[in-house]
Order: sequence, then structure tokens, then C-alpha cells
Amino acid sequence: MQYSKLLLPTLKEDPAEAEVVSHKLMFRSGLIRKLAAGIYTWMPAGLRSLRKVEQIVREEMDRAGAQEVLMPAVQPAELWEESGRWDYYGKELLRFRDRHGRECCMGPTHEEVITDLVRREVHSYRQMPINLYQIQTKFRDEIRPRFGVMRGREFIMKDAYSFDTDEAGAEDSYRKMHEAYTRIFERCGLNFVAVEADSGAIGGSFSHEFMVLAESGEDDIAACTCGYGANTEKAEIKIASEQVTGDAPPMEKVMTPEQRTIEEVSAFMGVTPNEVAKTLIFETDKGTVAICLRGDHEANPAKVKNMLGANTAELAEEATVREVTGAPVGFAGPAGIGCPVYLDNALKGVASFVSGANEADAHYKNMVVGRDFTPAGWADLRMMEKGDPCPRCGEPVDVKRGIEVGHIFKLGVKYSEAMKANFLDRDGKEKPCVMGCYGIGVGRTMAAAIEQNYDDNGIIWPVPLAPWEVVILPLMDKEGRTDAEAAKLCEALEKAGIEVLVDDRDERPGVKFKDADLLGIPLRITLGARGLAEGIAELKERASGDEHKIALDETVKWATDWVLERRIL
RNA sequence: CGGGGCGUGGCGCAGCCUGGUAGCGCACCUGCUUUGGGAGCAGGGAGUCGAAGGUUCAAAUCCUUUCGCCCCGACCA
Repeated sequence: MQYSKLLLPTLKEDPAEAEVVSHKLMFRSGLIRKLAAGIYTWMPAGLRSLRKVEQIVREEMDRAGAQEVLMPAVQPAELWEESGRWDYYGKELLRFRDRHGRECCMGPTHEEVITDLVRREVHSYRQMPINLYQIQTKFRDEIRPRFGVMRGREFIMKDAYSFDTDEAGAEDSYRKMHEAYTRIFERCGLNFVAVEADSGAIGGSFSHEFMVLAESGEDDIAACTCGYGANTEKAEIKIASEQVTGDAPPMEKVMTPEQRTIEEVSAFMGVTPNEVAKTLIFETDKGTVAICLRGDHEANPAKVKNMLGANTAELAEEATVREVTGAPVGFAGPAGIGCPVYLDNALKGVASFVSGANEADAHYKNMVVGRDFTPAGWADLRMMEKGDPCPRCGEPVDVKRGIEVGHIFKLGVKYSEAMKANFLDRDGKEKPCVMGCYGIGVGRTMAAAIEQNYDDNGIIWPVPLAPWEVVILPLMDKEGRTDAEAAKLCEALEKAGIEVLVDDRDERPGVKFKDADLLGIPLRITLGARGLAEGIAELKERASGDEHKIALDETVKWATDWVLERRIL
């Protein structure tokens, strides 16, 4: 491939709008261009990498016995009404009407479509297990798209759906996907972990997320040396559940004008934040509740939802807070509040604490559970933190940042029951299919690879994802020998099955070096007048920076071997 | 949606406070020189200053409205 004929526009400067490394580098190196918020065009070089991720995904899905299909992007509202998600899915679902006034949406996911397909075509246990997947454009009207293709509104996703006759079969399908995902991310050259996760809006009984470890990740994951890993919103916190008691003096009201935050209140009262209980008001579809946590802990809405069996749980508006507490925001407390109060288990370790008095500018001290108020219940309601005990082995966990590149769910019969995707079993009885669904963000995986592999000069592609494996830089010379050698070398390498980019542009050497680094091609071959005079090519590895002077007639073999060793199959 | 910020040649920005000629760097085109880490000189093309109203002799600049985009919070591959 000749650079001079490619649309590969590189930029010297970072785009003003980009924040994270992968977004900056994908933009600067000409891989993507933006059309609108969260909507991107894949440029030729970017598409090559994207296709490589897709191809790895495709090969591993096929290897796991899944069959590729391609479903429509536009979906009729009726299916969503049937599953119950037309009302439930919210504004993220882009809805519109066609010319006849029929309601439609852009598919954010395809459980409805696939379930419809399977209920029409699969009627017997003999046709299962079956796993169908596609690699297709999804649209989710995110409130705030960001980080380039990492959180776009339109994005490419691989989604797979398995159908089994029973639980055991479904678990086997799930395990196969877990294995396939592990292979996929290994082949992409990524450093990742699979962690237990909350199943959220998709629903279902359990799920795992595949997380690429990177500082810019949007998720916190708890990891333990014993092998346990979980999203911190999912991670179960097991602590001593014995209530600590002490001889606390009677509860006493203290005036605390303008002291609202935990820091302010604890400083004012002369206690540490873990002796203060913070009270948060949540509005849920099961009613308004108050959650009490130790002052230094963070509330976990996912656990609040799960405790109540609610679909939604959001921090309440100021008006609601005033209504239940009778005070401005900042003075809520468990005693005398106008809604049920649930306490986080960690408060069992606090004999008496400071908390809001549900009155402007006032807090109580020496507050004791049971004596001064009666909670509606105790539960694990907070985010796991670094140092909390591992639920499996009890050792302290570490917390790291991760990018969610894949998520697998065991769905059970949620959709098949709602949409009557039934089959006749061996015993002649009609039963709902047991489902699983499995997603991979294809573009996000590519961006995650960049987040994990870059330096000041640009991208450092893992060989399996690089748009080209080798770049040849013929430097200018008067006789034009370097161009001729480059063309010869390119042809020979391509014949050997290597993907080659020749920078045949009429540019100065510095420009070619900079662009080659920026684009992150794993192996660079420089052909200059100096080297040619000695009969050598200069090879440089992008990742390590190691340089090798190789005789011209051995270059093809050397480079081919180098690349083949690094392809992960 | 709440909070903060930005819209000026393709990209990155200055100019706006204190109205009066639209400017800089990169990129682009032509020529000459140069050629091992983003060259130099000369010449050139390209902007209804996001849009619409208003104030004014005069608006990129002041006022109003509106659209778009980015960043911080709640959602997710």
C-alpha cells in the first residue's frame, strides 16, 4: 500500500475536543473523523484496525460454534412493547416514526429481534443449543457521549444470543462464551480481567464484564490475588456483622450552622468522618428511601436497586429532600425522617455516631441505632473500596480502573417468557428457551488497545490490531534508489503475506519518522542512501525501540519472521 | 437534564473587556534551495467571525434569542 495514494491525514496538534489519549491519537493519526456528537467516520487506516478486531471476534465466535447473522438496525416498536422495554428503556432509545406514522427505534441491542426470530424458527429441543451473533452498528442516544469512539452514540458491537433447553445447557453456553471472550482479548494483545458484574438494564441472573486495565477507564474494579474480581458496584462486602455497642450518652442536638458536608461536620464536631453517618435520599420506582452510610463511604445505587427489587434508584431532587427531611439539603439524618431508612452494614461497627437532625443548621451526636431510631433494614449498600475484604478469601482487595470491552449475561427466561419463545421438549411439553446474551464493543476494544499501548510519539499497536504490520520509509536520495528498493521490498513482503505500508510521499525524513511513530506501525524499515551504500536496511521495533541493521537480501525473511512470531492465533 | 466552558479560513488559536482595516501558527497551491527526527525563502488561494434579530453612522466586538460542540455529574459495549 502506497501512502501517497491513501487518505491518511495526520495532524501535528491534538484536537481541542479530545480528552483521553486514545481519542487524541485516533484523531491525530487519521483513523477517525467526527461527524456529530458521538458519531464518527472510520477512515481507511482506522477501518483496517477495526476490521482486524472484527475478524478476531468472528473467528473465535465461529470456533465456539456460534453462527453469524445480520439483523436490522431499525426495529419496530411492537417488539419492544412486547418485551416491556418500550416504556422501560428510556431516552437512550432513539425513537421515530416512519412515513405511515408507525413507531420505530434504532436498535440499541437486539434481544427483541433475535427472540422474535427464534420463536418463529426454533420449535424443538432438537434445534438447540443454538448461538447466533452479529457484528453490527448500534445506536444508543447517550446523554453525554465522550472519549471518541469509547462512548459513541453510534458504535459497532458484536452481540451474540444463546438459546438452550435448560439451565445446565445455558450455563454451558455461558461458559463457552467466557472462554471465547478470553481468547478474543488475548489475541488482541490486551491486558484484561473478567470480573463479576451487575446485570443492569439487560437483566438476567448473573454476568461478567471483561475489563481492559487502563487509568482512563470509567469503571472501578476490585481485584484480589486469589483470582476474585468484580466491578465495585457489584462486589459484595462481607464484614463482621456483630453490632458494636457502647455506653453512649443520650442523643444530643448540636447547632451546626452552614456545616453541610461530611468534612465540614466532622471537623466542626471534632470527630473523624467514619464517626459520622451520612444520609442520602434516593428516589426509586418502589418509593423514596433514605440510605445511611459511614461518612467516608460511597453509596452504591446498584445495590440499593437490588435490595428493593427496584428498576431505578437515583439521588433525590432537592425538593424531595426538603419534603422528607423538612430541612435544606445537608441536614438529613435517620431519626425522625419521613421515609424508610436502610443502614449500610458498615455502621454496625460504629457504636454511636453524628448525623443530621432533619432540621436546618442542626446535627445530633451520640446517635444509637435502635435506641434513637428504628431502621427499616440493614444491607450492603456501598461501593467496595481498596482494602475491603475479598468476599472469597477475606484478604484486602485492590481497586483498579478498567474499560469495559465485553459483557456477558445469563438471561434465563426473561425475554423468552415475555415474548413466548417456547419450544417442545423431549417430553412433549412446551417450555421457554433459556437465554444468554454476550456483547463486545468492537471500536471500544480498539480504543482500549491504544489506551494500553502508547507513548509520547503516538500509538504502539499490538501486531494483531495494527493497520499495517510493517512500514517502509524510503528516504530521499538523488539517484532514486531508495524508492526502487522500497517497492521491491514491499512486493516481496506482501508476497510473504505481510501487510505493508510504503511511505512514498515526497516528504522530508523527519516527517516520515514522526508519522510512522504516530500511526504506531509495529516494525519500521528505513531505506536511506547511507544504508544502501552498505547494503543494509535499518529496522526499528516501535514498542521496544530496538534497532537492527539487516543485510538487504535478508530483510524480507527477518521482517517476515518478526511479524509471524507476533501474530497471536 | 443540572453545573462550567467554547463557536473567528481545513486544524490549533489571537482579536472581543475599551465597536471603525480580520490576524497568527500549522496545513494547502506555485517556484527555487534543502533532504537521517515535523526545512528555508518568495509568491498565492481560502473566512457571510455558528445562526437570527436588535442597538449604532459603523458590530467578530455591545444586547436578546437560538443552534452546535466540549468538560464535570446520573447510563453502558
